[in-house]
Amino acid sequence: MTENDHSDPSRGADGLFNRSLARGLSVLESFRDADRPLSLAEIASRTGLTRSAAQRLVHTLRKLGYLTLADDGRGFLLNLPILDLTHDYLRMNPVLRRASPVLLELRRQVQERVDLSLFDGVRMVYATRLQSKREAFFATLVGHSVPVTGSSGGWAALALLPDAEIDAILARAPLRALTPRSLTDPDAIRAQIAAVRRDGHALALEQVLMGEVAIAMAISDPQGRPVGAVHIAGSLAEWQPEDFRRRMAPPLAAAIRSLRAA
Amino acid sequence: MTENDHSDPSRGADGLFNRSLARGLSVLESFRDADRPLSLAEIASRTGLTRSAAQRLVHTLRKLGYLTLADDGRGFLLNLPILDLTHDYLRMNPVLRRASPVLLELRRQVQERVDLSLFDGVRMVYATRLQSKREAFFATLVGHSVPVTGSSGGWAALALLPDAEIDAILARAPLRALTPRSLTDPDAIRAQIAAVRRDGHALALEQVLMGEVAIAMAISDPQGRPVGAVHIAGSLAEWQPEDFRRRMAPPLAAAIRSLRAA
DNA sequence: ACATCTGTATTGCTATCCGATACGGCTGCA
DNA sequence: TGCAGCCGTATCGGATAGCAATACAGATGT
Repeated sequence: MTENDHSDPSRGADGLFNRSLARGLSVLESFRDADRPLSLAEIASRTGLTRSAAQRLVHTLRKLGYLTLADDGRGFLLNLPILDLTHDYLRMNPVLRRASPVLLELRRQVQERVDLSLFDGVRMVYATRLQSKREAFFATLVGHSVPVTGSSGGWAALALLPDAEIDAILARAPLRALTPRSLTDPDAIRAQIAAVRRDGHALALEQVLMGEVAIAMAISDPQGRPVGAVHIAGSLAEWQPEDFRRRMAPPLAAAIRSLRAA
Repeated sequence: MTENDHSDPSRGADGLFNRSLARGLSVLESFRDADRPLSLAEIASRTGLTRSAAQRLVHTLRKLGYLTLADDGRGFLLNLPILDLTHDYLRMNPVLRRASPVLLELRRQVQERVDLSLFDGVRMVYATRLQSKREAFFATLVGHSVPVTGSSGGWAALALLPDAEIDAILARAPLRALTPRSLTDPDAIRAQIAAVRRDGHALALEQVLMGEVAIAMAISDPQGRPVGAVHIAGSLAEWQPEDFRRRMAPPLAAAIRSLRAA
């Protein structure tokens, strides 16, 4: 019985894995998509933990500051120290570090909203956001994500991948439509990717937000794999799509070029 | 020996505390102020963990996506899932939720940079940031923090507290100067707080950044305790400080007023 | 070629985490 | 006005899961 038999699967499987830490983080993650403070019972149910485990983990996270009891004493909420991690992540992110001056200069040139998003496999996650009066509260927040399938940056990123990989992503991607015009049909998305390969950039109409036109180019790592995208977004009330493309594509391309040099 | 003696202090002291989780989070926190990827040895040294513990914790965090091996295979870096927590935190933050529409409207009115920061006890932590060409990369990031003692928002927040509490904060606050003009002398800071109480707002000159004038008012909870501040920042190249104050104070006050009503 | 870093892997011991169970307070339905 | 059900909180014996020492392979840079 001291042998490595099935009585200790976790040992053979992954003896380095720390279950308590994983469970604790799953508590933090359980706030995904929550729209109000979560009670212990809700946390337990969302994470699959027992109420006891949730209690102990929440207690610990509270002592460390990551969670707080909501104002009315019912339910818990993520708390400020999260933003310290945010800052450390953003600050050390190699893509952002390189891109930041380029982004500011691009913004100065085009006088429209310039964003950077990071590629995740199936999503584009915004790492820098300009506030915009046209958008809803959530959408203006750092960490907001949109499907690769329905954003200019996503198409630009996908275009760098081999077709087989694109197929795999399209197969498992959520294909959630953010607007009535968001593409969800794989063939339509493949057509956009073909357009990116032809034009060198992606142009998207009302994929993320009605009334918005966006142009994007991908950022890649030295191996040529996509790691993110730079977007410029404008209003259809002010721009004809092709005018927007003609005006924005050159400075965007210049920005991406100088990014590659850096 | 089964008694609750000193051999088990953690039981009597805090039997609910999960040490593994705390240690795991301390690994994430160890990236604070790091300026390059951290090796296992560095993480161990920063956290006070053994190399073994650091290894297991890093392994786990890596499996969960929170850490990643740096590009060159030397050292680890915080990774994208951090931004998911960021988004969940910002999205559910009651202060931000209430303030967001007000911020956008204020921004529309004043056409200058409008930020919101959250009060921490000793720091003001930026929860929304507008990119600004005048500022360095780090300073434009969400999660960036400045001392309460040297920012308009900090003075505005402190002004809501009883003097005894202010003294306590001044005693333990870092008093780090961000510019040559940043106040660090407790009495000078107390004078600014007095000015806030008189004027209803804080006006700061070059406290966070040279060439910048900022005006701020605090946001408080129903008990009247400060939870954050709304800032408007302008350039001294374009504004005389008193002109800035006269122009910005009324719309700022209106914004804060409508926040209290909400 | 050696000293010294990386990150990775194994193992016996036992401290630490586990989860069932119980409690007092508050809400809201009856 | 009471009871049912939720809230967050507290306790405790048992054994699982985390612990730290130790060893290893590869890269770096003397």
